[in-house]
Amino acid sequence: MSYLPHPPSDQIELAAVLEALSDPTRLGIVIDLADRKTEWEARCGEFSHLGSKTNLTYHFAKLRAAGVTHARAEGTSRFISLRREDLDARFPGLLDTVIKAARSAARKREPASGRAVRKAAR
Amino acid sequence: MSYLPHPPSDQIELAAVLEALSDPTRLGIVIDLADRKTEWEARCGEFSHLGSKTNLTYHFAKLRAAGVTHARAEGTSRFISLRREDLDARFPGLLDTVIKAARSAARKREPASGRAVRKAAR
DNA sequence: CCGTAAGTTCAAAATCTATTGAACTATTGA
DNA sequence: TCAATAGTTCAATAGATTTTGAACTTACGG
Repeated sequence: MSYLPHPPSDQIELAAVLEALSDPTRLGIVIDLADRKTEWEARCGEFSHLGSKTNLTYHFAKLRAAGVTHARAEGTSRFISLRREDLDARFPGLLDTVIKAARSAARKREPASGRAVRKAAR
Repeated sequence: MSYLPHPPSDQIELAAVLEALSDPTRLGIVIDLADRKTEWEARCGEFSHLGSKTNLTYHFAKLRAAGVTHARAEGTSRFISLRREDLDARFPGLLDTVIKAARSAARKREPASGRAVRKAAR
């Protein structure tokens, strides 16, 4: 798999996006990214509760290759963000409905105050 | 895989739905179902352009197991329909945005008059 | 320069998914 | 009853995805 390139927004494929979002680890990454309100970038290391470093590299690459996330290198870190505008231009509403669906699903699984509980679990 | 049972609507899992929708054959089935305006059921046999009988049985089972479709037996036929209300209750807007996205993707691939061309290709 | 921290790469293994063909069941119509 | 139709089941295969560990690169601080 080639690692750093991002697909241009008009070449993002629906099936690839859905496949990227259909894995629990990657869905976890995406809703964690979506949960950040003001600043929207995250260091890869902040997702260590979702898997090993090696494995996360793999999942980040899939999300990036599918056009779901953007990655930027700075020093020895990578900063990840959702490609909201690009996705919304190509498939209007899709990312938002998936994020909302994922949040409501998470709420049902963990009835006691989603965000706080997720933080504590790290 | 267990074949006829359908999950109750409150047990439909997001990851399973997205995974079901992330395969081109199954996405094809879903948009074909969505393209029917008045009557909403289809015989399995109407999808033979999308794969072999055996293979379609497999894909129909996946869609059904994920909660995306409903299957009803009548004689030797099965009638398939989308579980629109159930999906919409659980994940509002999701099915519609995916269908719209799939249609716009199909339109870009086949620029000459989507529906007519699809019919002719059978 | 040295050590550490953040991620990547590669190859192997483990696990899933999709596809096929042959044999099967169940229903229908003649 | 017979043959045909519609779809299922099963086992085998091919192929793709996920996961892991060890070795690696690159940047940063002291």
